[in-house]
Amino acid sequence: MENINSIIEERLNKGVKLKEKGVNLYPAGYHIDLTVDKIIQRFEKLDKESLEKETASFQIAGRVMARRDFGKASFINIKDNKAQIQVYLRKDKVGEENFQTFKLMDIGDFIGIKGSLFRTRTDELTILAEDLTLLSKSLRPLPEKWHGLTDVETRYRQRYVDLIVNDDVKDLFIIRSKIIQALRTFFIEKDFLEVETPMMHAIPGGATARPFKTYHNALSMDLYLRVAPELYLKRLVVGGLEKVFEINRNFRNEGISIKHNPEFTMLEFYMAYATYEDLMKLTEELFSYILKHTVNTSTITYQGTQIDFSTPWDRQTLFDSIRKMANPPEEIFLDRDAAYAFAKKKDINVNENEIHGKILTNLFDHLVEPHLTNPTFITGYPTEVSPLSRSNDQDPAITDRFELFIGGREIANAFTELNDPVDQRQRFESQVALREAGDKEAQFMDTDYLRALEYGMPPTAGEGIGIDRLVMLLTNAPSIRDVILFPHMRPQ
RNA sequence: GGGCCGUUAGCUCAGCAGGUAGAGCAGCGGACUUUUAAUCCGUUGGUCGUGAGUUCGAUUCUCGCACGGCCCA
Repeated sequence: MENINSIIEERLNKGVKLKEKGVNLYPAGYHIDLTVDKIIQRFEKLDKESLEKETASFQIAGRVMARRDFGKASFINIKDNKAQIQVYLRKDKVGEENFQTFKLMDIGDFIGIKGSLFRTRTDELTILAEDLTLLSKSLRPLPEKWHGLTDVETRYRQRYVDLIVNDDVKDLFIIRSKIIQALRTFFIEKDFLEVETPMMHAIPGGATARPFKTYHNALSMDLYLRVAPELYLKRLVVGGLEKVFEINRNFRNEGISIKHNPEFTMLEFYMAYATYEDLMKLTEELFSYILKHTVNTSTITYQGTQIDFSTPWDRQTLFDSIRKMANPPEEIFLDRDAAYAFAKKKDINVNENEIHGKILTNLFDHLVEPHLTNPTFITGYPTEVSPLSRSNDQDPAITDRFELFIGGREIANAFTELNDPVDQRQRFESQVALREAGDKEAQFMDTDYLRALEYGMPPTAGEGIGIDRLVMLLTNAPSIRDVILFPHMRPQ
């Protein structure tokens, strides 16, 4: 601590000296004629001679990233939003006053430069400064210039420093933004309406997950941060908004891991008159669209594994996928105790009083999911683990539902919505019974949602896509923390 | 929640079979008007994550705790 203070002290002293010279350390604004990337774009192709004819001077601004001082001259690298360029400062060109000011500046400071372009002996496109302005004094040293910042803890806690020095991090978040933009455009072009539904719920619903609890003082009531927007989006479908989507945060009060952050971004969309089978096609189309508008390829490599997005994607029922990977006795699909015994045999940890459907999905999670590398739709989820899905007409024990797996991870969950209010009430009742039996993830009875269904919801299909995991895939990020700007951390 | 690993200068890292620490970059002073990891000379900077134990003596060994990473639940 002593040392960082001495560095800050040194810089504060320079600030005092600058002020004595009449320099404002934090002036308001600066007129920029061109951004660095525009300069490079426009002048990169010009050689030494053509550049010499370009006498126009302009103003640029950015952060000083490096400096190489000579007695009466200096080279600095300036970085702005998108690019970096070298600036050559000569005492005889900028004048005595400016050069003194410059001498009191540090790496990390923001600077405005007025100058014109030339090429150095080594042919590097460089700005010859005529004038300079201190735009913001930096008091803390940046990480070292060639190893940069690698400590993951500091990178997550001080993302601003990470972004300053690690260009690949900035690039990743630019891709993230493009992915979300592409999703939005895709749905808007298909005539979906983007909506915002409550983040604070009196009754948390729409997913089997534990919620965060908060308290509203004026109303003297508990509120929960939403675990999913599902029940509100479907209320909108009841209201006649037949195609809606929302891209926003969900909050789940669960463990933190390489694939879980307490708050994460989810896309949910609902489409009246569609079925889950329609959504499989739509999902393939959606991914093609995103790939085309971001990474522009149909095959990606994620953590060393090739993933081929070529359509149509593989479709398997949950039961068939377990049959294929684990070759279990057939009774496990019919008999809860047989499934439990099989799970034990396979060393899979299941609660003693776990319901049949949950045991089967546990089996799937361990035996099948990690192997689903290329995009795969898994269908036929048991009704008892799908409290909001329409049950299948041929086999009411399963639902009209799929989950999408890519790279061994769940990416999307979709189903034909349960719009029968009588059936939905019974499903809620089963959930409440599970909750009373100790299942903290079981869902709550939501009578207003039932009331909405009682007014009539058209046949509808809906889907949720985990945006963070999608971004991980497309940016080859090993951890969800790499794709969230400010991931959750314990206080230091 | 469990297991393994890590935490040393602003950053990236050495080191210590136990005798209170080094390098490079950054910083500071000096030389230097086409460098780009500029160069050359000199130099400052550390409660070695934290608390306890063992010891004449702990950054080093032991245990607890905190934070982080990976794996498992």
